[in-house]
Amino acid sequence: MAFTFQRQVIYEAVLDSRQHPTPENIYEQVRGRIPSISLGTVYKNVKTFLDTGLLKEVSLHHGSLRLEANMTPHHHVVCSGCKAIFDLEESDVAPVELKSRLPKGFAIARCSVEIIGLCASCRGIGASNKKISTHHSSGARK
Amino acid sequence: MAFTFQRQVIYEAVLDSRQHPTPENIYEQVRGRIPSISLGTVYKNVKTFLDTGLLKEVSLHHGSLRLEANMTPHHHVVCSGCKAIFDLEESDVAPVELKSRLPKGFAIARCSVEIIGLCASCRGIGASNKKISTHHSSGARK
DNA sequence: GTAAGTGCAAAAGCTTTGCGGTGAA
DNA sequence: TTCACCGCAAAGCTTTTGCACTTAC
Repeated sequence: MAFTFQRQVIYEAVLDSRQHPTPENIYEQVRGRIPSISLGTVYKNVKTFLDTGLLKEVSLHHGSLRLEANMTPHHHVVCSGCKAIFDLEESDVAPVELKSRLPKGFAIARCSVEIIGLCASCRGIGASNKKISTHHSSGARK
Repeated sequence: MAFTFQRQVIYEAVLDSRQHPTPENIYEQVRGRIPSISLGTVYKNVKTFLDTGLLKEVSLHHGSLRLEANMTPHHHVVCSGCKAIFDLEESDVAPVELKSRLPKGFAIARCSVEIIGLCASCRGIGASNKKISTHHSSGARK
C-alpha cells in the first residue's frame, strides 16, 4: 500500500478526531487541507485502512438495522464473519465492574457486553464445507 | 396505536426469528402470510415499534460507519441521544467473566463492553441550554 | 510502462416521505 | 367524518463501482 498524501491526511483526520468520525466527517475535515479531495476517495481509502487493519469500525452492525424482541437485559455473541448474533442471558456474564469514572454528567442506562469472534460455520468446522453460502441469513456487506 | 393485522404479523415475525432480523428479512417472511405487504409498511411499523419500545435495535451505530484509530483493546461509553462515543481504557473495566458456554465451536477474538446512557449535554445539564444543536458532531438519524 | 491511486459521476443499497385510498370508530 | 394505517412510488442518504487521467516506481 502506497502512503500517498491523501492517505496520510485522511488517516491523520481520524487520529485527530476524538469523536469516532464518519466518512462524511473525515471528508469535511480533509477538505480543509485538500480541497480537491472527493468523498469517493475517502471511502476507498477508509476501506483500504479497514482491510489492512490500520483502522477499525466501532460496530459490526452498521450495515442494516437489526432488531430484537427480547426486551430483557442480555448480552450478545457476534460472529465477525457472517454477523450472526447469539443472545446470552444477563446471568451468563458476571456483572461488569467499572474501575474508573465516566465522563462528567453521564447517566448510565444499561451496560451490554459483546463477545466477538468467529462462529463454527465461519471457521469452517462442523457444518460440511459444501454449505458455504446460506449458513446464516442476514447482515454482511461487500 | 392500533394493533392491525399487519402489525401483528410483523411483530410475530420478529419474535419467531432467532436471528435478529433486518427489515428486509421481516419483509420476506411476512410476505408469506400477507403477499400484498409493502416494504415501506414494514419500515413504518418497525419504526413505530421502536418508538413505543416494543422492539429494540441491536446497535445504536447502524446509521453510518464510525471509525476508530485506537487499536488497543478498549471499551465504549455511548450516548443514546447524540450517539457520541467516549473511550474507556481496557483497564477501566474489570475483565468480563463468562459464566456459561458459548455456541458450539465459537472462537472468541475479543470482548467489548458498551456502557449506554445519556451524556451531560443530552440530559440538558452542564453546557447551557442555548447550545442545543452542535454539542456533538456525528451520528443521529431522523 | 505498469500498477496503483485519484476524482468524478453513475449506480446500488437502505430508509424515509408524500399521497391517494381504505377501513374502523 | 375523521383518523390512523396501508400500498405505492418518489426521494434522500450512505456506500460502492466504473472509468479516464495522473502519479510514482
